[in-house]
Amino acid sequence: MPELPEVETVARQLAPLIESRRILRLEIFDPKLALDAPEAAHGRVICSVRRLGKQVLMDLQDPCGCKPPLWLAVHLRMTGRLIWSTEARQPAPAPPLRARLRLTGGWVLFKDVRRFGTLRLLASTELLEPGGIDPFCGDFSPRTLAERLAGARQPIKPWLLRQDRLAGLGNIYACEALYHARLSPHRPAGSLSPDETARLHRAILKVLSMGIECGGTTFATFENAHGENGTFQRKLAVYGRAGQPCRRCRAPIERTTQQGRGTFYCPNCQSESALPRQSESA
DNA sequence: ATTATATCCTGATCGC
DNA sequence: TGCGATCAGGATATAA
Repeated sequence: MPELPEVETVARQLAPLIESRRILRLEIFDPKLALDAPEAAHGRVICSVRRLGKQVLMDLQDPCGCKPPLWLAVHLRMTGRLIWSTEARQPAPAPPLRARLRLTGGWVLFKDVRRFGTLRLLASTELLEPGGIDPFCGDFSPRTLAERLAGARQPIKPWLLRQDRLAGLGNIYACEALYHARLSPHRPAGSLSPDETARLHRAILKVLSMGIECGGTTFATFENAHGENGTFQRKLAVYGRAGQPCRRCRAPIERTTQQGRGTFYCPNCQSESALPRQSESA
């Protein structure tokens, strides 16, 4: 399930592979993608590939410089993958292939089994982030985190999933961040002390950085631009480890449900009220 | 205003 | 062995 580190991994891999290549054709096979005019991308050059929030963003420039700006924004959602291929003969399009970008010297395949992903051509990137701070691109500090948390009565775990507050965390990294910050997922978001807010800020950057270093988490279906898996799943402290011993205190990890999403946590290390007793360790 | 729930979608897994 | 029910979750629309 691509979250910020998975999307960052894909963008970093794609960038050197496709930057400066020209788009010969953008083929849409799944009508659910509903692009108005995919041919607007034809002839343009991909001059940059980067991540914004959980989306992959490509800057498509007109080589003549006379056409207006155009961006290709891909959101992988649950099962989306962007795969680089140089196979001379591409197979006939069939699910899960939803779209294909034919470039000079290769193809970018958009595969997406569950078809939740989106692919859009945009004249501007302004509307991509609905107000959420990107932990690496935006003004993310203990102070700005505290400002956003203020007044929220929602439990902190579902709060972390809100992309209009913080862009990039999904279910896995939200659970992991709360574990490393030693905070109960049930705590009201607005109830965190300055020290707890600072711990959470630090933990968010830590788990996301670790995820990027590992090339993402492959829990179910994530694959990078080469069709390979990430390795962060080996370092998960709580996610998917219900019943297994906490790596810090050996208490069994618990699983509960918040807003229909699984939440994994250590009931001892992340107790509702207790002050943290042990030092943080990997 | 904030927060909760239903929805989208398909493959993997579960229980009988 | 097979088959229907359930689960998984990012984001949006809708409800409360």
